[in-house]
Amino acid sequence: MQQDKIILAIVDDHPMVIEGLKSLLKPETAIYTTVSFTNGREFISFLSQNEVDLVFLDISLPDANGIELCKEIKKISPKTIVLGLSNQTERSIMLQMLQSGASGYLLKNVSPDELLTCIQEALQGLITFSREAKEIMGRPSKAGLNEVASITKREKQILELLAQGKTTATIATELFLSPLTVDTHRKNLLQKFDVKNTAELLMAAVQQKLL
Amino acid sequence: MQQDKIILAIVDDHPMVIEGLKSLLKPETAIYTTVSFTNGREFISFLSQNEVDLVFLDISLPDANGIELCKEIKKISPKTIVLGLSNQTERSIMLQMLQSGASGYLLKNVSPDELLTCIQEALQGLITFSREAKEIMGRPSKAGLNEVASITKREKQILELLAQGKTTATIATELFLSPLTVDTHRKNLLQKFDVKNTAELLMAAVQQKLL
DNA sequence: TTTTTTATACCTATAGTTAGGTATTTTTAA
DNA sequence: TTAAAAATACCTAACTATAGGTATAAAAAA
Repeated sequence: MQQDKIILAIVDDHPMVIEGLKSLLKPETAIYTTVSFTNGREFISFLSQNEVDLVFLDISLPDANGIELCKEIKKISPKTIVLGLSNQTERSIMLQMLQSGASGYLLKNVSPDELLTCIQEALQGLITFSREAKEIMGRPSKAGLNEVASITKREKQILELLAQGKTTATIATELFLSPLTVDTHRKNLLQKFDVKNTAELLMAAVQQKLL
Repeated sequence: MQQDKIILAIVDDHPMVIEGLKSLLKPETAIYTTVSFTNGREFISFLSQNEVDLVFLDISLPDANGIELCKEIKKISPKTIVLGLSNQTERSIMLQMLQSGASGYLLKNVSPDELLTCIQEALQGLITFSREAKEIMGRPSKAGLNEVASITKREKQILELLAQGKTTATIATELFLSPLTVDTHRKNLLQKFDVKNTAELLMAAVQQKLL
């Protein structure tokens, strides 16, 4: 990295976001080189053969889940700094990004000055957030307190079927289980989310993007 | 408009989307003048004293609901063409925009070529969509068939309390109603959304952005 | 290999919801 | 002013969910 430019990557499926970011970074082209990708697969392929100092990673990509992609990036290239860049404002989503190895999170309403400040902080090894993301992270909430309820594979399955309005009997038939087994899974879900009924459970799950 | 440039406005709370759109339109500066705003209020103020041929209107703005803003824009300046520009992919949202006077809808993953084509079509008085938006609009679905279920004020109230996991008895107490009245409203909601239970109802309502 | 977690299944009792209507009053729209 | 819509309330019957547990087997993690 002596005297070389810093390599910034942008991974976002919106051409206008990519153009916008590049435009905002244009005054800094003496310092940064930007490369852009509209899907995760292309970026992973590039990263396998090139060094990237920092990547702006959208959460929702057509071919990948940003959180899983983040893990993959850190596996392939542990030194690459990952900053989440999204419109997603749920604290639980942001936390999942951080848990997956991201060094920060920016909302897409970040101002040009903030953007540059966040890049600098990240390159200095600091965790960094855009202002509004900081506010969200600093805000305790019920959903926050129950953030990212950890549910098992079977529980997820049950949850998805409940979201389709299916009853215990129907779910039991579809999954080849006893209705009593389904009831136990449901009870466990209510306990994990600390809610009293299926209505509340589903709304919490939507809130946490589990559905 | 003889020999004058066409005035395009961009209303979006993301600086990088504004920069991106401007950048994509840069090759066409001989034809278009772009002005941009990060909130609805500023744009409405501008529109009251200036003529705008076409506006790209985000759905979610900090100070306004894009659908309501669309109505206001068409009231102040009926000749101004409104194109929705959002990440919202629900058909019901798109329809609400059209019902509010918009002449089309673009998703933010629109390509540069498509963007220019959509502008031209809109200026010619045609309804226009970006390709993915066209696909969504053309796709019949259960939710689509039940699009924007029209519910009354009281039903909305009941729906919101159901989404908080409240039971008929609790809702009756809070709204000073008979539990039997609440049950009737619930039954009516199930019929309007054509669903069988509250779980399904809530998921449909979330889908249609009623919650 | 052992421990922990997940999955499965069961029990009694109680609470809550949905289905199928009908009927009257109040509010809103025409 | 009249008609239509919304809101309110009621009825019987059946269905579904939740609460409070206990217990064993299988799978996964340590």
